[in-house]
Amino acid sequence: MEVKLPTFNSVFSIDCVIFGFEAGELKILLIERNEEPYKDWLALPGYIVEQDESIDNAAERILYELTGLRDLHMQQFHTFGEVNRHPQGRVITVAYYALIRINGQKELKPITQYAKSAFWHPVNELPKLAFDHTEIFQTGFNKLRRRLNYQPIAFELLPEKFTLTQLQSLYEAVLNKKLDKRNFRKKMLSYGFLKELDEKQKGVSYRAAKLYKFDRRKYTKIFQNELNLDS
Amino acid sequence: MEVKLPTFNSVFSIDCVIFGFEAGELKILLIERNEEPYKDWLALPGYIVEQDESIDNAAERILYELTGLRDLHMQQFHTFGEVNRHPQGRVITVAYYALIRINGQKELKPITQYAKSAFWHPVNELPKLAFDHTEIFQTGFNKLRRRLNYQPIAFELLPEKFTLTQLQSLYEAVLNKKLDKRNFRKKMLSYGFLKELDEKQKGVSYRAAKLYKFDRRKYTKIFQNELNLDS
DNA sequence: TCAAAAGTGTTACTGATACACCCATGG
DNA sequence: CCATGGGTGTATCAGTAACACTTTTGA
Repeated sequence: MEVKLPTFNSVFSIDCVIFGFEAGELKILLIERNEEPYKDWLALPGYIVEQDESIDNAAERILYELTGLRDLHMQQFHTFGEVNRHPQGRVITVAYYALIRINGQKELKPITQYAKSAFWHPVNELPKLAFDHTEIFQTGFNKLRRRLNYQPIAFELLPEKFTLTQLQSLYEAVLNKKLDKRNFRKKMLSYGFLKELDEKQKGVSYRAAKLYKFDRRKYTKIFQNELNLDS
Repeated sequence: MEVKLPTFNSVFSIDCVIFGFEAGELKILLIERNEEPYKDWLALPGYIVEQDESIDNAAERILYELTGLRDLHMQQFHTFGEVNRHPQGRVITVAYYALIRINGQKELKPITQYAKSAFWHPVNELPKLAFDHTEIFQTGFNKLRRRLNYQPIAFELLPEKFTLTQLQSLYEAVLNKKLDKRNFRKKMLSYGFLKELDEKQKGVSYRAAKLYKFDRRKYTKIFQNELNLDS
């Protein structure tokens, strides 16, 4: 049975590429669509921008409605405007990305009916996604990789207290290559924005590692100047 | 007399930040508007995207129609989506930028009636621009500065044959700081993508400098790997 | 006592910076 | 012959890369 779909003219939408890190793997947030077109497909969380909200606000609202997640710091990274990227009409989409600690407590739960579910999926072996979302994801992933070189974004993905090995394995997951342990530690510690805690890892069956915290105050003090060129 | 303006709903537009270099100064391309709102104001070349063209194509078309310039390699850099950025309705604009040799031969001449004129203006002492175009320009300028560090964009702005001093003064104009002559030359030549010509500068009243060409073939060979992370 | 990961220093290389004088040319 | 920019080398410093063994801990 063929479903007849409405058509429409110019519409803006937002799509979100949200990265998380869990069990040594980099993941992104996907939803299962509950609406035509691409009903039942997996997709990036995304929806249409309202008349009276800025795109930045729209991005936060849409992510919340589709996944229950709030108050992340999202940043736009690219706008996709091919003519036929949406089967029902002309939709230009602004893609945003953000990083977040994956936290077992926080339930992922769509507020609207547009998504059946929301869940984390490893960035490797991604399935086919709806629309041009695979391309959007790839572009976002490249941006993330680039930005890792000049911004301490890794700390958004880790728990508040973390070991240097966890930090390193996150870098390795994003950059997709092995790093030298001694050089990595030397370099990270030399920046001076890691605070060593009086605490150690617990519940591991080997020598427990020291825990560290990211000291955002020190970071902004050290890198004040470079922040201007950020956007 | 108050002019009554039509209102409209969602519209996409494109705005272009086009950089050129002339007489040791970095310049951008402005138009004088011939349409309400902001009639007679100076603005970035920009207009509305049609239903059936991709945003990349729209950018090329719009720039051509407003200035007569064609075939530049434009790249989007940011999308501006505040609710009230346009007085007549909701307009989200995708900003593009490009670099071009300023060439006395090539006349700047609007094809449509929307612009009265198009001309180069130094990036320093920019006047007030229509809409949020001052902000758009600033964001584009920051991007340019950033990109100069990892891409040979300077060569798009210079004549085909140029001296090392010209190249240096372009870098100085973009980065807005003085560079050391010896170090600059050493570094540029060490990359290996400058081809020394058998020719010298003419018509100067001091020792004539050697002319160089940018060797794009060598460049892409050397930096193949990094190009992937480009966008 | 074993398995598993934590933790630790030195050397070599590469790239960036700082710095000042003589040279060639046209007027 | 002078004013103007062209052209050149060296020493120091900072950051990166390569590389392997001992220590701690829980099971």
